Amino acid sequence: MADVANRAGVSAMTVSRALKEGSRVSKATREKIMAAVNDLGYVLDQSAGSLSSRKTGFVAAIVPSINNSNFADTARGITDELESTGLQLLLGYTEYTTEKEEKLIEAMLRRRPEGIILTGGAHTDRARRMLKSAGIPVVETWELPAKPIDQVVGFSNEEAMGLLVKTLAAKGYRKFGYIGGTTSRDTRGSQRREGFIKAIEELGLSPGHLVSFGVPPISIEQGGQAVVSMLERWPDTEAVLCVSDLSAFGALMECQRRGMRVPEDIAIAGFGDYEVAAFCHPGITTMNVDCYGIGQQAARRLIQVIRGGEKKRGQEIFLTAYRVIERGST
Amino acid sequence: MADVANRAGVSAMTVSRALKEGSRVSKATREKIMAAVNDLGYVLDQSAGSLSSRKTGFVAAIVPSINNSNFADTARGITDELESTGLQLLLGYTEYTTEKEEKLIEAMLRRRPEGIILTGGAHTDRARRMLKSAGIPVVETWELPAKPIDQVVGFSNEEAMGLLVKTLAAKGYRKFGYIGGTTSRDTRGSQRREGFIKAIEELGLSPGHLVSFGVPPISIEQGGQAVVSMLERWPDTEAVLCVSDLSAFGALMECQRRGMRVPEDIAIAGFGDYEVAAFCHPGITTMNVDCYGIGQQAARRLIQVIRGGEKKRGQEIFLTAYRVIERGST
DNA sequence: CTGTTAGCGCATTCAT
DNA sequence: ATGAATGCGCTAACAG
Repeated sequence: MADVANRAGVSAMTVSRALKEGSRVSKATREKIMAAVNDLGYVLDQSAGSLSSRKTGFVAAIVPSINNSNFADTARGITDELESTGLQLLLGYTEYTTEKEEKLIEAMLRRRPEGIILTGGAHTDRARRMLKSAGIPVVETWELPAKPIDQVVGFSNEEAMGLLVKTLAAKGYRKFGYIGGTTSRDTRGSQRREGFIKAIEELGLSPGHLVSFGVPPISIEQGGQAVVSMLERWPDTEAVLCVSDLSAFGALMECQRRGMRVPEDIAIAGFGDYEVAAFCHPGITTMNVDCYGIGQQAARRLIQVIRGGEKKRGQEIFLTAYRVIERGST
Repeated sequence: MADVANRAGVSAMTVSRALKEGSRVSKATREKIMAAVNDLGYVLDQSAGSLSSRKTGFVAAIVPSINNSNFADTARGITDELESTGLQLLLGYTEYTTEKEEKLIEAMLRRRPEGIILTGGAHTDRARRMLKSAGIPVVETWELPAKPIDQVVGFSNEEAMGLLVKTLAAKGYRKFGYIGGTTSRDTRGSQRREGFIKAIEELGLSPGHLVSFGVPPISIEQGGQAVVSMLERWPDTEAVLCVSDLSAFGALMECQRRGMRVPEDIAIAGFGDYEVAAFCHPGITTMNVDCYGIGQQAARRLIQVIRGGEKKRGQEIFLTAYRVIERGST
């Protein structure tokens, strides 16, 4: 920066100002400075700047998996919302474990983010402590944690899955099955499973058939394997609900491969409204979730606190929309 | 950090050393320090540290889209490879435009990454200049740029698509069609298209039918629309190759919906070996690309230069593997 | 093994 | 509108 200042014949301070929009520098000097910046190919060193200004311009976000279009959409929502503010996203993924999350949180806090967005409400105790002492706004997303840390942007996975069950029950299905992962690692998955069980109870139906399958992410292949287990143990199952559209798609393909008609022989529903669910044949009935909006809202809430200087705020909860999308598979 | 030093009864420097593994601090002092760190919930401020040490611990990576499992895999490969080194990934996506890439590069260079990974070889002039003056190792991935900036980890999309065409020709197909996006924005897409055209020529077949469709990412829905255009204009097409498995899947579903048999009435092939291609029915013949390995290798090459202090290196090119996966759709 | 001194490259604050 | 002094929180380099 000193080089630029020399070349432009001004002080470093003036260069600093010229490079920061919104500060008063005369047009002539600014032009001289910009020319020098261009000639030298100078790029501001933000790590130095943030040390001085005590604002890093970072926002951290942690998702379970980057290779999942639902969470990728959330990440997009965050980035897009941050873009206009000059905040930059530090993205990490936990592979669905709180241990990895804890490590990630620590690594990110070392970068002094001005806010942090988490997925879900399951965190290690140490992670909670670190977040608390970091003194930055925290947004938990994608579910409604029992003990929120700070703000929440999400929806009840339990209720959403319950709604899906009831929608299918209204169409006449009675014998339900559920395909999902093991419960401990994927809290959203287990909430959906709970929602399934409760809805069946409320409807006064005989208990649903549950097939737990592997650790998340439950993918297409596992969905196919799971539906096979389901049909072997409970051949009379009328409708299978899956923890996500990927497993639902796997189940659908496997059933068709075995010559079963969907939905006549067996109905299949998913969760998440992935693109594949809309265009496979038949289309998969699913629960649409506002993934992108979750990211947008989460970022927006952080920005309010960070840039707006908003001080007092309780543990606000922002509910995001979900809705059943009925397609040919049910 | 001063607080920690006080509490432990040592100097700040000793705390700094204790927090950095690989430095010699007596076991007793280290324990005292760790206790103080724990009590105070202290987390190292890496932005300050990196200013002093002139090492930020950042690596930047820029991909076209985060919501694409191929690039998500590459990002995973990078992160996983970086993990053990303590380097942290700054990830950005361009939405397939060099303008957005230029902005991203500038934003990332402000963070002083120690290396940068790009997708493809198409960059604006300013981006090239900025990268050059940044003085950090650059790895271009996913293709073989005509004018590499520095290192390259990728493969020839042209050759790969050519190989796919020849594989199908060997099975007896003669009248080929190609579905892809407009050429300017997605260089890998246009290289694949070129590879298609050249292979057809080399085989001495009549020119392939080309349907260009929209801007990337060409998705499932557009694949379905494109195959409709194809069949309307050239109903005699025997085999359709698609720029990616997503469009191939869309085409497959659309054909089936129209009562066509795949591959008997029309053969369909994709590119990228997405999970959906393996589990739909019939499975989609495709080109498997080592997405994860591209990320791994790219990161590995950066690490060699960054940590190994390796100085002189030319414009090395590291070729990654690809192979045809034949499935039921052809 | 530990402490001291200095400075990383900026922005804040106060001058002019 | 511009400049000068100061310090952000840490680590490199050297001393002990």
